[in-house]
Amino acid sequence: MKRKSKGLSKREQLLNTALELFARQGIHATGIDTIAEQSRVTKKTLYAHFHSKDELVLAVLRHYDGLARNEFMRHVERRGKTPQARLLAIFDVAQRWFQQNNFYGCLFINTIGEYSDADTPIRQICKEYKKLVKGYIRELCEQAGALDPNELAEELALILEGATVTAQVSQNPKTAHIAKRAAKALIDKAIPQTRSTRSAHSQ
Amino acid sequence: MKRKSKGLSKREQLLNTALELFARQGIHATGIDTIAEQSRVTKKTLYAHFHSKDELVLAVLRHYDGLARNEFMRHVERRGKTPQARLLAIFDVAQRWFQQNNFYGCLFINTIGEYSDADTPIRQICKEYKKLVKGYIRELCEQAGALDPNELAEELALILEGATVTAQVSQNPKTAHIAKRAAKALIDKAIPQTRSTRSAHSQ
DNA sequence: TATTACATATACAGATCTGTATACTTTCAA
DNA sequence: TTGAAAGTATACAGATCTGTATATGTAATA
Repeated sequence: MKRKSKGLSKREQLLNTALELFARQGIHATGIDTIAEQSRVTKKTLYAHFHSKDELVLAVLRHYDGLARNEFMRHVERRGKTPQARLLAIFDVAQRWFQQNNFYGCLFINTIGEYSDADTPIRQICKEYKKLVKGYIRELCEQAGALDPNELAEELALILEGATVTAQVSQNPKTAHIAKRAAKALIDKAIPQTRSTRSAHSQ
Repeated sequence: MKRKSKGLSKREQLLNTALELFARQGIHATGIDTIAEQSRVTKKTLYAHFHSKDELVLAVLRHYDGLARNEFMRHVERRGKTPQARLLAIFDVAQRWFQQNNFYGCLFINTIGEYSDADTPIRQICKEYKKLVKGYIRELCEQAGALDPNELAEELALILEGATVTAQVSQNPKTAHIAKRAAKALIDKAIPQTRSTRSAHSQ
């Protein structure tokens, strides 16, 4: 056992601190010293775990990738019981996210804004994350019986993205509401209606 | 006359260079020295025009704000002749933007990712820009006869945002196509149909 | 108990960053 | 032609950044 108090290894402490700081301040604006101090760890230890800042950045992104996707899907699945309900629940989950006081937009989006080089692995992780989220949405669309699941998933993923960015800029969580409204319209249009949804689809 | 070759004042040269570098690399990653060198201007001259980096950043954002909004509206109005056509033309204009080789996403979004402080003037400029764009879209929605112009404008602005971010991440301009498709569905739903649009709105 | 792995404290090298200072040159208008 | 405005070239101050080095302390294991 090499755990200390709070049950967090040095490595996890560093990842959490770095995640918090990167998300709030951006990556270039966050120094290694600050991360080490705030993690109550020396720079030596930090560099023992991560050989460079770039490596730390990559580790943080991968760490957050798992964390975020997992939690996102978990909440969606708890909040909606049918696939179609889950597609809408996405935006309720988003709203709760936007309301958190440590919401600074999507880390991956913000990171890509700082790294425009097309072939940096940092970009690829961000790209991959978005792809996986869209894949999850597409699964839900398939299960919900959408005529063209991929098309609907593309649209919904795009709306989620727009809601996130708009919430970040406006600092107004009601953005999620707008997104949900738009999503509902598109879902109703894309899924052959049984009695499941109560939308104003005359006839 | 204090113009030099190419008809650009030192100030304009600096603003253009800084804009290009900020957009490509991000703000924190771009040094004053680089901006000065690339503008073929000494640091002394730079600081004679802008008293600090923050001031330069603000000037660049304001400069780009005018430039971008103006060009955006100009293209939309040239490409679409009726208000409703213009609402769709937004996404054609966006597509052309995404295809440019110096497209690095929305400068304002990227900038907000680097400045999370709620009350920094930098944030306010970004926020204001988005508000003005949405205002323009709302005007078009009103002219197009939308039942609830504000609601439709919120949705379309959100979709545009989502398309921009998604194009930035995926580096695939077809995102604009997805956005246009979603927008069309929402527009058709929000505007009482005359014979103007040829959508598959059975009866 | 001795070893090994991991951590600390602290200092430093070398680069880069923002911003200023000094001294010289060009431009143009009164 | 003279004088002010604006620009150049260059150096530097002081802070901060990434990354390394040295020497010491601690905790569990063999």
